[in-house]
Amino acid sequence: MLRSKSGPASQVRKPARQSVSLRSLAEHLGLSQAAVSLVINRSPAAKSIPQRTQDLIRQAARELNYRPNQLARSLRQQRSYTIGVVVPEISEGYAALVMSGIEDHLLQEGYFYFVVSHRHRSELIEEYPLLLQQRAVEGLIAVDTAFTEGVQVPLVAVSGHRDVPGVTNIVLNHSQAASLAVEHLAKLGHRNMAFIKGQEFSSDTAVRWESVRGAAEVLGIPIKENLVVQLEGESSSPELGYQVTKKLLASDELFTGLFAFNDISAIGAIQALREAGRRVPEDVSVVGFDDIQSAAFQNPALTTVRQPLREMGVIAAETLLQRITAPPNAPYPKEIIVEPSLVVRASTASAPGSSQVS
Amino acid sequence: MLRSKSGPASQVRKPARQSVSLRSLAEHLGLSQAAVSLVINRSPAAKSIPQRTQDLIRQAARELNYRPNQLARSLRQQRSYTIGVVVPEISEGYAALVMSGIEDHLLQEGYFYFVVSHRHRSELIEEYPLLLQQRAVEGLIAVDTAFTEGVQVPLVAVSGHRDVPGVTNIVLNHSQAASLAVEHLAKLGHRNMAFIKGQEFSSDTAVRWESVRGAAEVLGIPIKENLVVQLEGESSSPELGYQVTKKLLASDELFTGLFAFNDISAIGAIQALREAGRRVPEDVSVVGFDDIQSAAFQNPALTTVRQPLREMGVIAAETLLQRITAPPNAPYPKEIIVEPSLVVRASTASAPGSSQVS
DNA sequence: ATAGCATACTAAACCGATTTAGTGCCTACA
DNA sequence: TGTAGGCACTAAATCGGTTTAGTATGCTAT
Repeated sequence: MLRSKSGPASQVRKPARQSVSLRSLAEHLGLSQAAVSLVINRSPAAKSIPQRTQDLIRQAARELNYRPNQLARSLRQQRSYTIGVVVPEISEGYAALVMSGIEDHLLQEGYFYFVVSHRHRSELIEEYPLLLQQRAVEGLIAVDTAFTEGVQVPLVAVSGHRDVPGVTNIVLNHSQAASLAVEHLAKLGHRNMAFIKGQEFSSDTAVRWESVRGAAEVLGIPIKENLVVQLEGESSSPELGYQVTKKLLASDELFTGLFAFNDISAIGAIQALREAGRRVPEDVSVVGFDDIQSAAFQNPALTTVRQPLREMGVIAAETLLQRITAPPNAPYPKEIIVEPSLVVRASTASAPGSSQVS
Repeated sequence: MLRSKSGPASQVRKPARQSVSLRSLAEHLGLSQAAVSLVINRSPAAKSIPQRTQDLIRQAARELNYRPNQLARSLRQQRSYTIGVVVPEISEGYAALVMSGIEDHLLQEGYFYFVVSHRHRSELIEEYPLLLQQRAVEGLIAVDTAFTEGVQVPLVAVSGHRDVPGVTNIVLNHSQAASLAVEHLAKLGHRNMAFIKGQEFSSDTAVRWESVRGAAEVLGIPIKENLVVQLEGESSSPELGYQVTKKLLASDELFTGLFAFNDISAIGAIQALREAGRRVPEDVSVVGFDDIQSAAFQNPALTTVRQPLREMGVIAAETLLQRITAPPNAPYPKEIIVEPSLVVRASTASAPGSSQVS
């Protein structure tokens, strides 16, 4: 029984797996696939093909709406023009802003990217780089995530890694960041400062805390043991900051300034302070960190140390693409430092009873 | 001049394009690629291969750390296990939450996804679906984005499309949403309500406004022309809501309740009200829409109509995968309706001078 | 007359898998 | 003794492109 290859139009049943392939286009033109491919890709090898033929080919491609299959192309060329981005959680302001920067640059350069979020589950942190590499990504960007091994492609880390060979770290100038905040509070006359440290698992926690101690020492600000608390738990809600601030308030130690690990916890802290009858900024000044979108929308608007997150994303993407296109053994930057800035809004003011201005 | 293919180990220069391929693994085992492939994929055709050989194959695969190249696999199988997600802007709370839901389900099912954001630029809205299909995505999810044509794969739209054949719409029950808000305000004794409509380009604007009118009519609440304003501009900052609320305040018409198009504009509105000396919620009650993360972090915490964004993402992903695996001509849902809920927080209270309680 | 060269292409290998159709060999049964 | 069937595999086609090495033709220069 013969099945006609092209039945009556009314019964066509082929699933049109690929509308137009190079093969069908070449057949349509009565040329070889090679010729068509060379012309379409404007390969230098096409120089011997006369303009007239080239025009014909390009016109046919346009008319039939030919679009080369990237899978096939990637396989042959060993270039996927794809990278992988690993974040702790997409719906968090921090990662979202970095990703926005990454995307900007990547798509502009013709790359696409896969995103995966691990939510701090270590088996996923292990597995994802491998899965991404199976999908032939040409490089990885890790946001606030430390890989231990198994990465064979260029890797750029946005605040997360330290000293792993093969990794380019995009890091904030932490000591500058700490100075900005502590100095700002000090200049406003605050001498009794409380601090909220980050969670143990956060890669920024240790460095930042060291920087804060350093900055405080330089300015002659004492750090009192019972005015230092640490966030706990993996969620990213203000609740965490709220809890630890309650602890701060429970201690008898007085404070008029508070430097939080991030904006989210600062928001929770303000809530706790207010509930305890302490006004912000009249009684207590609060400084956040990151400058996420909603920092500006708070009431009072949050004074915070701004990380240029979007820009960090752009830099990460740029650096990664450079490393991808560079020869395999070319040197690469181990660290790129970006500068924080202080965004003064309404959550900080002169210390009570202080005559300091500025 | 001969270039030796495998020089001295100290000078090996091959870029190790693929650590272990099926070919090298098969050679190592002294078997054919076919045999190895069948065993590794647990294909039913491998039933005639004795257990001993299978064990050998699997062990070698593990030892050599063999991981099949997905590009090659996808090409052959015509299944990429990849989908495309198109959003207006990644760093926005709305899209980020939907994506978080999408990701949850997709990765669990072994799919990866590409994200692209178009920022309302129409040439990108046209181009991205095509580029994604070139990359062999098996389906698309459009968040708050309407495609006109050129989509040949299953498409699920999260709040954005209407009545396009081939599209499954995930939509909010808008009339219920409007009722929840208007009824809440009415029960608190508000009769003079102001409204902020969405931007012209937002796909939800028209339906929602119709629903609001309907709800108001049912409750006998008059809608006054000069208490209705419309957001303008493409940014997604509270500034937009701030501006139009200024306009509202400039009119002489009195109002004690305000229903904003989304949380972001509600936040801006509160700012404007406060600057004009109107307290929230004592003088004016404000209801937002969406329940983005920072809605709860506001001061006062925002009363809002919650869209189950994360869940909508999950449903979108589920529906899309079902459509992908269903036979080509199978029926599919044209619309899936999700229910909003009212989240009462601190930005709404009884109308001034009203004895109503709730 | 013929080598040399440019022109206009094409054949075929290749990327790294999957998958179908066989191919020998051995055993069991008629 | 012939053959049917099971076992243990393999050869080769295929997915849809890219790319290298050729080939056939015509023209020019010697």
